[in-house]
Amino acid sequence: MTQSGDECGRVPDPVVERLSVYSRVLTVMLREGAITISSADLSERTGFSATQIRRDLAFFGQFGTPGVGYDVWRLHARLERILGVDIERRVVIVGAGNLGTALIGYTGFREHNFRIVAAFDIAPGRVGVTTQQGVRIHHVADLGRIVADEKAEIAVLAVPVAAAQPALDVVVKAGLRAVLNFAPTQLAVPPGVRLRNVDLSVEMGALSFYLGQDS
Amino acid sequence: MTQSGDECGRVPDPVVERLSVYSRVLTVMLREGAITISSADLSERTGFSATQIRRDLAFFGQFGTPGVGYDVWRLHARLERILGVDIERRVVIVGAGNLGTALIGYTGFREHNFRIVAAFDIAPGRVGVTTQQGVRIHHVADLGRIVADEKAEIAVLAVPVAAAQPALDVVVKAGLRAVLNFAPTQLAVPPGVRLRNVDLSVEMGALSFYLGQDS
DNA sequence: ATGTGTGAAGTGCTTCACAGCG
DNA sequence: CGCTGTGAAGCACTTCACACAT
Repeated sequence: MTQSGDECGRVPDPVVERLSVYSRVLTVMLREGAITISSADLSERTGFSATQIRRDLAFFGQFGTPGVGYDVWRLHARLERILGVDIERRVVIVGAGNLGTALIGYTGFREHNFRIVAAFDIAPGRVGVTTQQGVRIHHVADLGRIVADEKAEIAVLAVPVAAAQPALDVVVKAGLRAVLNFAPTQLAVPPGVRLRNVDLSVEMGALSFYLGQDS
Repeated sequence: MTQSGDECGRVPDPVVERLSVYSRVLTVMLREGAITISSADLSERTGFSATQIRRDLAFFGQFGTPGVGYDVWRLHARLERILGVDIERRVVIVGAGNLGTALIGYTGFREHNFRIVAAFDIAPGRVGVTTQQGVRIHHVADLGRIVADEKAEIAVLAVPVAAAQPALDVVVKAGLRAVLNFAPTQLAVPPGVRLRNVDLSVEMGALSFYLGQDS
């Protein structure tokens, strides 16, 4: 059942991830002054096959011109709309240790229209601090109230393994439906909550594995 | 063609990633004093199906006992061997900014037998510094020599987007065959070099997308 | 009885091949 | 002619179902 223009059936995870890449490449091309781009050009810039790119875009209707390609500005705008990054997304960081503070300082968030509105920790030495970037570190006990006040939508978990599940429970109870977890551990989420994991230990393990393969 | 016990045909990427998770769970179970574990138990602890777990392990021969399960110690040792994390892997960090220093301070590396032997940057204020953890920050110009001296095997790229491809070229020229890239950009690698990407911008984009879906 | 290992079936993403439009 | 959009085929990973080992 094709809707007004935003959603068309269930979109495979790999497709969503590639859309993000397309969007990023188009941002660069816009700056370069490109007017149109073919799937073959996009293929060269992303490493994904031209067929795959056309197929991915076809999930959301057809906006290419046969014989010409895609209008860069229009396609970019459309992708940002689909990904929901045309509006500012408000993010909270849970855990203000090594990684948490690095994330707060990461300029890439702003560039992609994500705004860190607050951070949380439980260590007395960290709570109450305001970072260089102007992000206030609150106690996790205040998370529910602040998430509501700040209208945050996404939580990033940068806490130790042992604190990850409790932290997730807190952000879910606060009503957040999208969570990015950096703790290398399996977490249980209630249905309706989207959890994505960035697992450094898995990444390193995989690289280590391949070292032993082709040698 | 089953070899002496390490490799059996091409192993799918998803399998390798799950092996890492199994290994981590088994480490915990060892500490808890568990002797044997069934695929059903592992399933509960990892969220992967019992069938999938058995199938994954079957890639490397059979080491379960019908009616009993797997010997925790033996399976753990076997997985660490397969992943190549039974021996210490030496790692260099390229880029000692926000993220790079957070990675240097990340204790999880040591726990999984990865040792950060050096870091690299080009900013005069950073080069020459030795971090709290005892990691020396060198100039990228010295990367080739130090990688050889330190017998490093894995590079982690924590540099800005614009510096990522040059940085990759440098580490490849230095002979490194496994690279973990944090810069949100597509990189070109010569064949034989394993590149894995941790792309925060893709992760956030995907979460943002799902926010717009189920609401 | 209980739990592994695996052929066979199923599922879902990717690639091919080409009709059709500009 | 060039490039999109897509049915059909291909491929790869996952799940089913069950023989077999203890």
